[in-house]
Amino acid sequence: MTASESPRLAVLLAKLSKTVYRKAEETLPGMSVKDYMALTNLDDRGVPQQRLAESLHMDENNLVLLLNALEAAGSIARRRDPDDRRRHIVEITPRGKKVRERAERGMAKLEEELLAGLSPPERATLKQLVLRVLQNQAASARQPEAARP
Amino acid sequence: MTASESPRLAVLLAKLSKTVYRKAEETLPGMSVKDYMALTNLDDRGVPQQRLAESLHMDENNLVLLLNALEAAGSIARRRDPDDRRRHIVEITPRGKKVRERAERGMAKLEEELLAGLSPPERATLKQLVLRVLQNQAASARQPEAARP
DNA sequence: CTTATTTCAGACAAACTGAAATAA
DNA sequence: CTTATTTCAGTTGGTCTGAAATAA
Repeated sequence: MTASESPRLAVLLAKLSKTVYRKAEETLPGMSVKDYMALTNLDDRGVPQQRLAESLHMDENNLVLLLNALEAAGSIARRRDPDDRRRHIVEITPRGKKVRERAERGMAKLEEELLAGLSPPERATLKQLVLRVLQNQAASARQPEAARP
Repeated sequence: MTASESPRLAVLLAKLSKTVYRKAEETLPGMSVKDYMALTNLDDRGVPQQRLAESLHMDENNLVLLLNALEAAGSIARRRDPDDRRRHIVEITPRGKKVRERAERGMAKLEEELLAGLSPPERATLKQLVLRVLQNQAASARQPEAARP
């Protein structure tokens, strides 16, 4: 290490996230990380396309192209929302579920490699803490700023 | 949440890293996150350019352009290594240090916001665990695979 | 008529590929 | 002559802007 101070969490996260992303691209069978993320955010009931964009922290315009590819591959289907026919409901197909299951096995293996140096309780702690930070961020985004008197 | 299983750490990290990156881009005064990362990996003694690329997990070719911009802005300087004149030694200038200090204050504020929901010991634990995962990854990258009998 | 949602086309910036220049 | 390091030009894949289409 060259800097004398302890590195910022943001720097650590950036580096870790980059290596994880690359390993995931190598590991996943015939799909991108974004494909995988999209599939893991879908269920049988279907999700409005805009809501999917939010939960993926992704631009709606980009999501269109991603979904086009997934639909062409037969992993998802889009149908109109009967209650508001402007909306598209995105749902995962049986074929998409199989694709997702295979991806899930690859990602489990990757996670195992990644956390090889941590004990089971340490792994649980890490996940919990990351999850809490994310939830706090989501909460403060919904409720942007405390009013100042 | 739509999926029934607990989300993969890779997914959590991807989301967290993205939000942190965006917030950092907004927060940093007149510089990119990559600029900041580069400056935090430099010291007075200077660092060989290739070593800098490694520690940033960045392509050497891309680093050239990043350093060109930082050099034009007067934040870094490149000089030949006397021992091996193929190498460039990258060092931070006094001006670069001031830029880095301002950035450091912005990043400290961001980290404070990010970790607002965690107690001081929890923050320390999170940092430690992330750091250990990174170090394990670096170690296993240096020593790629156990030979199989 | 205005607004919401999805879709696409064009623009823009970021990363990778390949090759040239310099030095060992 | 081959290899290492840095540099740049060209290409490619990813993200953003703006506008059109459909429905409320």
